[in-house]
Amino acid sequence: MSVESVLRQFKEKGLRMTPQRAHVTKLLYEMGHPTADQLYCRLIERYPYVSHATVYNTLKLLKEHGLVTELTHSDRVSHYELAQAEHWHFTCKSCKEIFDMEAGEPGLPRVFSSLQEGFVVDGYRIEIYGTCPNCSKVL
Amino acid sequence: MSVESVLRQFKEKGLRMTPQRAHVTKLLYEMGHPTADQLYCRLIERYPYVSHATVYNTLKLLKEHGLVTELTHSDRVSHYELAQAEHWHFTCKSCKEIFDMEAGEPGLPRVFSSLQEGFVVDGYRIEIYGTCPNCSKVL
DNA sequence: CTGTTTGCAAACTATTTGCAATAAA
DNA sequence: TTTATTGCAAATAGTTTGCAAACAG
Repeated sequence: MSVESVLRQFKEKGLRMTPQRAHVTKLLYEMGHPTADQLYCRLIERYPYVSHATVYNTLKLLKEHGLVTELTHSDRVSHYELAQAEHWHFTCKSCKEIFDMEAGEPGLPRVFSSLQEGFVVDGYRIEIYGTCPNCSKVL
Repeated sequence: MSVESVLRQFKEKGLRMTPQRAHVTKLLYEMGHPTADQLYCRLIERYPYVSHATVYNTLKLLKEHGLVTELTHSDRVSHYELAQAEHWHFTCKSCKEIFDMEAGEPGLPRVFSSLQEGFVVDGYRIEIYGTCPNCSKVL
C-alpha cells in the first residue's frame, strides 16, 4: 500500500489528519518493518517533540482501520508494516532483519482444510527463521 | 514428551535435578501451554517459596536443551510446552486458549522450496487464529 | 467552537539480573 | 566440599494510561 493511498483512506474514513500521523505513515513506508521505538527514533530526528504515546496511538489507529499490520515475532517486540497483499516474513537470526517473502504454495488457506472440525479460522501468522543471504556469505 | 522422559534426560545431560525443576516439568505437562506466570501461580499453590526467577531459569534451561518449546504468539507473552513432534497451534481469539493441531499437508518444509534463493531456513513458527468449537457454540 | 489528538510523566507487565544464602552431587 | 541453583528485590524494556494543553475540522 502506498503512502498516498493510506493518507487518502484516512480522509475517507473521516479520521483527522495530523502532521504526526502523516510522518508515521511515511516512515512506515520507508522503513519496511520497524518497531514502534525504531520509528520513534527516526521520527524525532526530523520532527522533534513527538511522543512515544503518539506513535503507539497512531499505529494502533492505523491497525484498527486495516491500514497497518502488526507483526508479532519471536523477539516479543511488535514490528509494523503498511498493509500488503498476503505474504510471509523471514527473520534472519543473525542480523535480525525481516524480509518479505511470497506466500508459499499451495497457500495456507488450503492447508487449513486439514484442521480439526469445529474450528473457525480467521487467519494465521507465520514467521520463517534462518540466515539471510548477506549473513550466509559472511559466516 | 512425557514427564518421566524429561526427568530422565535431565540426568543424562548431567543437569542437576531440584524439586523446583521437577515441579515445573510436571506442571508443564498438566497445563499444556502455560505462560511463565500461569505456571508460577499454580506452582506456589503446592510449593510456596518458589520465585519467578526460578521458573524463568528452569524454562530457559529446558528450552536450551530442547526439552521445552517457547511459543511466541500474538499476545506478546511467551507460552511454553514440553517438546513434541511437529505440530501447529490454534489460538481462540475469544477464550485465548491454545489448541494443538496436526501440521497441515503438504507440510511446511516443502512449502519453503518456493522461497527466494540464498535464504537458509532453520524453521518456522505458525499461529492460526480464529474461534474454537466451544466459543463458536456460545456465540 | 467542539471534540480529538498531542506530549508528558507515571504506571504497568513481562522478563532479566545481581547477589548472598542454600542445596545437589 | 564444591559448584550450581535458589529467592529476593531491584532493574529493564516495551507498551499503556491519565490528563491538561494544543489543534483539526
